[in-house]
Amino acid sequence: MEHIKKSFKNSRKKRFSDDQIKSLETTFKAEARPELHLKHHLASKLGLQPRQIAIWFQNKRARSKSKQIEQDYSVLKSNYDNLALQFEALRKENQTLLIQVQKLRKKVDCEENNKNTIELAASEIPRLLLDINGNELCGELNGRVDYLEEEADADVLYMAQIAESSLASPENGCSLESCYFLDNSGCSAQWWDF
DNA sequence: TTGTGTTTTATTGCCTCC
DNA sequence: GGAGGCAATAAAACACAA
Repeated sequence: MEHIKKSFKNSRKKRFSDDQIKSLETTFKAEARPELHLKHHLASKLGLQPRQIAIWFQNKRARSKSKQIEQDYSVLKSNYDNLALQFEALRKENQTLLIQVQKLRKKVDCEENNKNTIELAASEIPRLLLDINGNELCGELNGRVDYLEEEADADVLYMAQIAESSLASPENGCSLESCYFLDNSGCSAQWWDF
């Protein structure tokens, strides 16, 4: 610290005049790193020491650099904020579309289920009607029961496969809860209602 | 007027280049 | 090795609210 005190002991710091600053600023705009001869020229012109001119340009470059960093930061932040807004809007839109897809999928599956049930029941009716023997009717009914049990097993197997694939790749957009076979509340007609 | 924060001038030490 | 640039810092000068 002693050397610093010594440096300032005999020289009071004095701010440059407006004209000096103006001239320095003008030169800086044209040349941020002036040659030695230009520094000497400026020094004699402004009544300053060449060392003072050199220091002024050094400090000016430092100020200019930090100002530029602030501006760059401001631009980057603005860009980031805009992107964040866009991202949030797209995320919400994506969520809405996913919900729509799930509803439509549920509706389609329900209609297919109804169609299959109707076709199955329709194919059973002629044989049941033609069979007027009590025992054979029971045989037909037993066969029907066997068929429905097999179909139920197949459904369970299918559900397991879907659930497995859903868990393996949850990004496919069909969560376990949203899959139709676990939620038939939207399906008004069942095969046993037929 | 005074305390406090900001700006400006100046120094120091380190690094790179010739 | 000397010259010059840069980062970090000191300290004077200045601005301003209370």
